[in-house]
Amino acid sequence: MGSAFTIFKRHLHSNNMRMTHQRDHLFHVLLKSSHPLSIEQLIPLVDSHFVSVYRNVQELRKVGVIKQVPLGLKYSYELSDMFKPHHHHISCDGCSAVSGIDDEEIERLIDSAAVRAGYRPTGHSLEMRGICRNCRVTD
Amino acid sequence: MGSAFTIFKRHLHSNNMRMTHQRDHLFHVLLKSSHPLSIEQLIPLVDSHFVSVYRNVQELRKVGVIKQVPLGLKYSYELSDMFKPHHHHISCDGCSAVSGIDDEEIERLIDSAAVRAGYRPTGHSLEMRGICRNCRVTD
DNA sequence: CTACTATTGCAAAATATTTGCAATAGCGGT
DNA sequence: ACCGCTATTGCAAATATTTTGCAATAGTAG
Repeated sequence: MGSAFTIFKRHLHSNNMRMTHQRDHLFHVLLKSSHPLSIEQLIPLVDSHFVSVYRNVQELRKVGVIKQVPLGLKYSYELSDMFKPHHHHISCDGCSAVSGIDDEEIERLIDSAAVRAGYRPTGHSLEMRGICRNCRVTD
Repeated sequence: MGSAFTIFKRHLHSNNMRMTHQRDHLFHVLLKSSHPLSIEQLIPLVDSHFVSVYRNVQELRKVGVIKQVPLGLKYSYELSDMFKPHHHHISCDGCSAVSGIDDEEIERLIDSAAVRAGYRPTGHSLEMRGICRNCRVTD
């Protein structure tokens, strides 16, 4: 049936792309990660040449498997909504810990604001920053 | 009184930074621009060495004059809320035109989501994508 | 006008990303 | 299981982007 990995394979196939060891690995690293990873973080984690990491992130982005999100100072990458439910992140200014945020109402409101501006919404990215509980006490 | 430029000068002064021709120019380019600009776009617009553009964007960011926003594939820069009212952008997938979005309720909701997640909110960035009216008809 | 020092431009270093290409390895068809 | 086709890989090298060291310059306070 439709496990994330099966969907991934189907997706590659229908785009005339091959399932290589390297892509398999990249996919699973992203699948297991609780937060988006930058290219820099990805390179040592994924067992393939750094050039292939660049290339695969690009290719998989083109076919909608991977999505780019602005996290902190760097862009990072995570699996698209096809594999992980749509959500956003908040990162702590103190310790840079990242948590996921999932709020339906925000989604609705963002889309309706787009419509009011005269656009048919196709997507958005939202990054939040704050001070987490721990850093608040410690400060 | 408090024109944007006056505030800027005061801000530099209180941070022991000098008002140079280059910073003046950078500030005005950003002030006049209707949308955020990437370093790459800024370099030919601002009349100073590209190294100084990098340095000044950095420095002014540190003291809160300039803010980094994720626009499309690249990070771009605009004046902070101190100079331009807080707002977000939507860019068209077709023609990449950019419009400003200003919606109080979204702001409130984003902050309250942060609080619910256990953070004291310090900021956020929201980028939206869509198809504008023109591109819809033309398609 | 002077003295102090932040800032600039330049050259060069350090990083990050992309490209060309021969070797390899998926994958479909037998 | 093997064969042939070609997408993908690793490597080397090209490009592009960003940072750093430093001497010269130019703001600014007095």
